[in-house]
Amino acid sequence: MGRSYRVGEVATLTRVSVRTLHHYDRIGLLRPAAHSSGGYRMYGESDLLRLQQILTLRYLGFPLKRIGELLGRPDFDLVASLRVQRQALRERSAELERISTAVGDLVERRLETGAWSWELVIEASQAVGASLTQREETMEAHYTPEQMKQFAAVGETTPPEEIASIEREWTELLAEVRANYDLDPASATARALGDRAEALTARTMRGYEPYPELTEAIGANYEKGAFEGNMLAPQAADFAFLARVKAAR
Amino acid sequence: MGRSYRVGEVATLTRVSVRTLHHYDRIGLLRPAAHSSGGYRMYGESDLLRLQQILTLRYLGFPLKRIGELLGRPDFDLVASLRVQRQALRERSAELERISTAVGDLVERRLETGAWSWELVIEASQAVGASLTQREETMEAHYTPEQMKQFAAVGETTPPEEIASIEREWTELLAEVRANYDLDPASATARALGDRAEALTARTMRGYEPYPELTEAIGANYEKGAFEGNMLAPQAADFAFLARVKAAR
DNA sequence: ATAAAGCCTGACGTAACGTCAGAGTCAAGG
DNA sequence: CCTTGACTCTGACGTTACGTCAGGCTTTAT
Repeated sequence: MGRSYRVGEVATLTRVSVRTLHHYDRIGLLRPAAHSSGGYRMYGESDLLRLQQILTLRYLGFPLKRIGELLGRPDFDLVASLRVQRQALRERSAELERISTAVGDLVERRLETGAWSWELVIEASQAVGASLTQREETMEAHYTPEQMKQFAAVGETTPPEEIASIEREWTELLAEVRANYDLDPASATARALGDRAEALTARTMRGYEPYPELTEAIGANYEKGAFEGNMLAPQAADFAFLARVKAAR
Repeated sequence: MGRSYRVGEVATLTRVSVRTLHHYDRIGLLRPAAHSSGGYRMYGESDLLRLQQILTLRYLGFPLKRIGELLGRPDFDLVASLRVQRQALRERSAELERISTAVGDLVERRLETGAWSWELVIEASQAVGASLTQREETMEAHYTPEQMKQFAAVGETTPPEEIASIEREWTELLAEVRANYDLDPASATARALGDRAEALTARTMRGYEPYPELTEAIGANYEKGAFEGNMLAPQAADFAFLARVKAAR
């Protein structure tokens, strides 16, 4: 029997306003587990978990209405949802990085040439605009029943130590790659790195194999800089190097 | 004399809705440079630049009213503002990364122990909530008149090739550091890496020296994973290694 | 010159809260 | 046990940043 919390406590703990919690209660998104005799809202621990889901999904751009529908679906799986969230947060982070470089390019060009590059201005606006309009569509795709089920299934087929081992090896490999960006792509050392990368990719994908659409989606995300695990994230330059190696046969 | 655009063009170019542009016109945030004889809004290129500012600042959480005030300030400097924006976007990206790992920790724990860790649930919620409530305050700090002036001054004192050189050296150094995480922190090799890192930090900070508050703020951001340039970003593990080296004297 | 496509201006609607106001509830200390 | 200060409740109304028609001009392409 876990402890219970009053609105104010929940509010300070999760840094949302009391009024927001009232609001979520009224629209039926998060009703407290119980009420005191005097009518106070008493939240339980599972309520906190649900609130976490709500807050993260809201942060990712879902309207509250959709969140309610999602959380109410019979096939909703908390663990799968958290996985999707982590994935989406990483994607969003990479997106911000892209916007940031777009803005950076804009200043740089201005400082170099003394004039504004209107193409870069537009590019920067587009980047920020895209991340606001795309987001709903992108997220909806993640939360289709099939995707959820698939994400839920992955963890069960791949043991955690295999995941950890894969992440460690990626980190090591990337460190070596980064120390050798200037290497001749046709050299034996470079080819060896390329081979290791390919083998690791295969191992990484193993758990997802039964689900072709997922494999594809994950491949795309890799190149965009979004990842499942907490590993050192590969960057565009790493892929560029590996691509050069592959091109050099 | 640059070309001019109609609402629809601006809208598709920057991926905002026509209605949004109408709205910005009505509240006086972005009035088109001219009107056609028939009353069509005709936007000029400088309008696009202003729109970029608006969109980025909005993305960063500023209310439109504050944006209007900001852009109207007599000491407003476009280049400085863009620098601040890039910085802020990076910070936001790093924040997302933190939230993502918080969510990741939560799932992981659940899979390991079979039960939910309420502390981690709260932590995850807090992370999300913080990034929504903090944002205004944090950004306001960036946009004080002094900070703006200082950011504007930086680029003028440090030549671009010095910046490029510094970024390249950081990238090289980090690659080596990453290849040696397991090295004895007291070893000569490790100490050499530590020395190089300190020297580079000093060079990095040179341009900011006249402004102590900026130096401090930048130092803090480094550890949080936010950066000025487009370089390979150091990660927590890198700092951990360098800290170990320093601790080993 | 005649559509098709695009643009205009209200008027009204919506989401997700924020802001009081007035009244009731709780838990600790005297 | 009772008081008191901190907390909570429920409307009612306000706010921000647009979205959604509706009815009617403007442009541009053919």
